[in-house]
Amino acid sequence: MNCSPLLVILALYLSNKIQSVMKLSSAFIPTLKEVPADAVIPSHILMLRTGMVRMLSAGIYSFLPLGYKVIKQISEIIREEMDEIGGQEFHLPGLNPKEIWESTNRVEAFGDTMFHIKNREYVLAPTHEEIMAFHAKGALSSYKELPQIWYQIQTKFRNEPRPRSGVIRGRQFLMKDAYSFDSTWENLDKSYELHDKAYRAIFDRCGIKYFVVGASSGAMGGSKSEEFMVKSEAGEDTVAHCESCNYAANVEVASSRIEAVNRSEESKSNYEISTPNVKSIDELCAFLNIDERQTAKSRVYMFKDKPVLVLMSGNDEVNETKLGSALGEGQVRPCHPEELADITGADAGSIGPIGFGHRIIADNRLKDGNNLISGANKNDYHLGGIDFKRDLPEMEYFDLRTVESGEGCPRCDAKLDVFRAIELGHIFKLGTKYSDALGVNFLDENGKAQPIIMGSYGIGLERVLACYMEQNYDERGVIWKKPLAPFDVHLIALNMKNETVASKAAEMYDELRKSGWQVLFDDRLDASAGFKFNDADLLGMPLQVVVGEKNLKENMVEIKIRSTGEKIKINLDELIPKIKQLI
RNA sequence: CGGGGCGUAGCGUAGUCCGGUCAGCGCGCCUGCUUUGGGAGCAGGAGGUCGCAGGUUCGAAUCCUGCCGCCCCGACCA
Repeated sequence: MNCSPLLVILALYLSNKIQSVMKLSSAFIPTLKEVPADAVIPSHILMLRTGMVRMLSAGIYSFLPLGYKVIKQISEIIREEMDEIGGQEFHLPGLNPKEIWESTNRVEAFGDTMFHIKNREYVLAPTHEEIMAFHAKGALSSYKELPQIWYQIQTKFRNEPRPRSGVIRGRQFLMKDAYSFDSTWENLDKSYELHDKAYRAIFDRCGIKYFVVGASSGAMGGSKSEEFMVKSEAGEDTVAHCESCNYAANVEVASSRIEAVNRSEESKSNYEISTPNVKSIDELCAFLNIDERQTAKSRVYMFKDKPVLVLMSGNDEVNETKLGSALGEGQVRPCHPEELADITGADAGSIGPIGFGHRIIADNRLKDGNNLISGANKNDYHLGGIDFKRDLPEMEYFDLRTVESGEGCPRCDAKLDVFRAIELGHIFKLGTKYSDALGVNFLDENGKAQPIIMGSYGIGLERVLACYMEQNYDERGVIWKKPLAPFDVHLIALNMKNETVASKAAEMYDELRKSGWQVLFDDRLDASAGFKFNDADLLGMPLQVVVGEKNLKENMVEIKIRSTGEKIKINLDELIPKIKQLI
């Protein structure tokens, strides 16, 4: 290039005016060297350190330019995949008349989770089923107009009692929510399948490793639903997952293959054992030198104001969700320690089934077990030789235990892994709950009015971002990959006070941009080389192009691949083709 | 809402038990000179109602009371 320095300066000046956001000398990307005290999980720490977000209040975050850039990219991917399945984008109000929420009884259902406006009868929308149904009412009047898929990407408001994990659980958050409207249940299945496909495409494109869990749809009110989950310590759900066959379930409902307790040929008769100060199953096993499978642990619960004894094998954990469904309608709670003595005559640690005097149920694992040891309902004593078949013939058995890592998958020969996970997206078949409540009807082929059958499909945008970051970082910072990377190339001019470096880097900046890449240019005058390197690693763009004095003398620059740390020294002329090859 | 922790300059913190040169340190920021391949050096400088409000005291970051805010665990969770 045959440019005079003056022209270069002019070009620099002009491009600075137009593209200032992409130059670190003028961009607002406030990186932090130190870890803010309030951040605990990697994604939160990195979002703060890279200047992507700042907290305004608990669970309320502002997106700064760099963070918002990624959010926009995630939105765009979602938009493309939603449009691909025939979705049509809306933009709905966050401020809603309370009345419409009362008509579906959800002001009460949401309770304190819903934000209420003080000086007008408005609420802040925590989701938009009602509003979408409101717009569908009367507007979708014929089966010929169905199906429809309507979606939006909008801020939702929920008064979370405890916001946590940075952006993962906030009081205000971005959500893509979609609603399908169908004339038949078969067509709802199709709309649901379309969303399932779209969701997989979205998360695949974002480069997130996820799995799918069948779930209950809770307060949303519906039938079939699936959750798209990401394994993470920061997750709020605990799930069991099988790598081999992809079985996945919330531990609240998950089951596993385990060995049942053995039934021996010979059943001993009951005998009392003195067990001073032996409380736990571990202590009992150590004291008697036996295996935990020979023991039956007792847990006493209150169900409809009556005690229920729950027997588990060894240290197996009672799963209170399973217990609840086994017992049926009604509140279940563990008994308070003070209640135990009244009910059983003994304290926790010495309670057992023989002589309990109230309802007793047991986990399937204990079915027909004999020669078992349990509490004697007398402090410091246990009872041996318990035969469930002989001594407790009326006892009912249920699946009551919580699965644990390493147990057999219920669907294949592999083993289950149990871990925490973040819910990224949720799809479910709503049915006619909202169309019934709001009177959203269409006329079928026979001219008969029918409620529209709805589906509801959500994705948490911040969670997509957080999950990506949880999965892609190292001790130096974020590791971005396309298509979420805010920039493709981080161009580093090591010494901007050196004229050659400054002008060459500026030329490269223009050339790279002309070639269609998003370039972040570190053109800071005073920052030292090390400072720039560290910032670049922290910000984590896929490729770093390092322009230094020494290499430039040989007409060379260095490319560093962020994910591997590999450095490639190449001739200036090969820069563009090399980057094309690497991205 | 229960349990625990915290609140001192933009960020990270010392000091609080034992009231009195304790308002200090590191990073960042500003000015100048030097420096530029892995978070530069020297010199000078700006910046704090010690979360807020009461109270005790001659005197409060420090002790007492109330409130607010933030984090973690739990409960809750669409």
